Amino acid sequence: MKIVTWNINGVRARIGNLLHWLQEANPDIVCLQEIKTVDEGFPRLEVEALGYHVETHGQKGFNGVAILSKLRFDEVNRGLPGDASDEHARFIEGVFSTDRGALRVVSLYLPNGNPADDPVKFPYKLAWMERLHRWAQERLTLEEPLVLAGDYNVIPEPLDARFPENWVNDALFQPVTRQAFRRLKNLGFTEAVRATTEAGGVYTFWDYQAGAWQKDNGIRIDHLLLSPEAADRLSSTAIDKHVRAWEKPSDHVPVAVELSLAAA
DNA sequence: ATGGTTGGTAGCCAA
Repeated sequence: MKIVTWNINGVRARIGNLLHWLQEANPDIVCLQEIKTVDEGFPRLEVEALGYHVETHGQKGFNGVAILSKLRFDEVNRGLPGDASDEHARFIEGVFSTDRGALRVVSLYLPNGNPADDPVKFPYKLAWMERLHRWAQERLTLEEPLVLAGDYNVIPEPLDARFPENWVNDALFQPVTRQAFRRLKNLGFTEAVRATTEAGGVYTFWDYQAGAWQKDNGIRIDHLLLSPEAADRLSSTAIDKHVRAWEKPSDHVPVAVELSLAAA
């Protein structure tokens, strides 16, 4: 079972890349972020034609997440609980049947939070992380395979940036941001790429600006957190870096895990 | 220190 997360930065602008990549990578479940469209604007027919079920949590103009799956959805939940006034579309959960029972997969787009001294944006990021922490704590009691995949907008450690000194004033690398991510992990999750890759120099995002891609000035901010029951089945991870060199690329690339699970 | 680019939208905002 191949599960992939990809911040696609506008699914309508990226539909050609998405279809090409789906055929090349042949994933079972895809978590997309920043689809930047309402549900009705998602290019659903083209994706369904490749054999995928599509569930979205869209929003006009920005944010928006989706899950594409070859497996039928048994259940779909939209929105992160804990703040009824939060209208950002950043969270969708799908439940699937496998040979090991239920599999839960979340596509999440954690708030960016910049600028880090903003009185609204940064506290919103930290509050969202606290809500995610509470939600994850509750889900872990189910003792099921669970994959929390998405754009976390968190650089976990200095080795996750080519030039960490450039990020010390950024919301993605604040000590309190990194601590919140660590606390989430410490509930019992395995961060899949870090668990399978000791080395630094592994990135998932390169800014469009200032030739960041050409200089390999990247950061690793797209992560998959695995519950113990999912981590038990982890066989490999991969980052589809070559997609960043395509025409009209997203600034993020797909990040994949292979789990020893089969559709039921 | 600043500026650099892209998507969505029709202003600039978000990143």
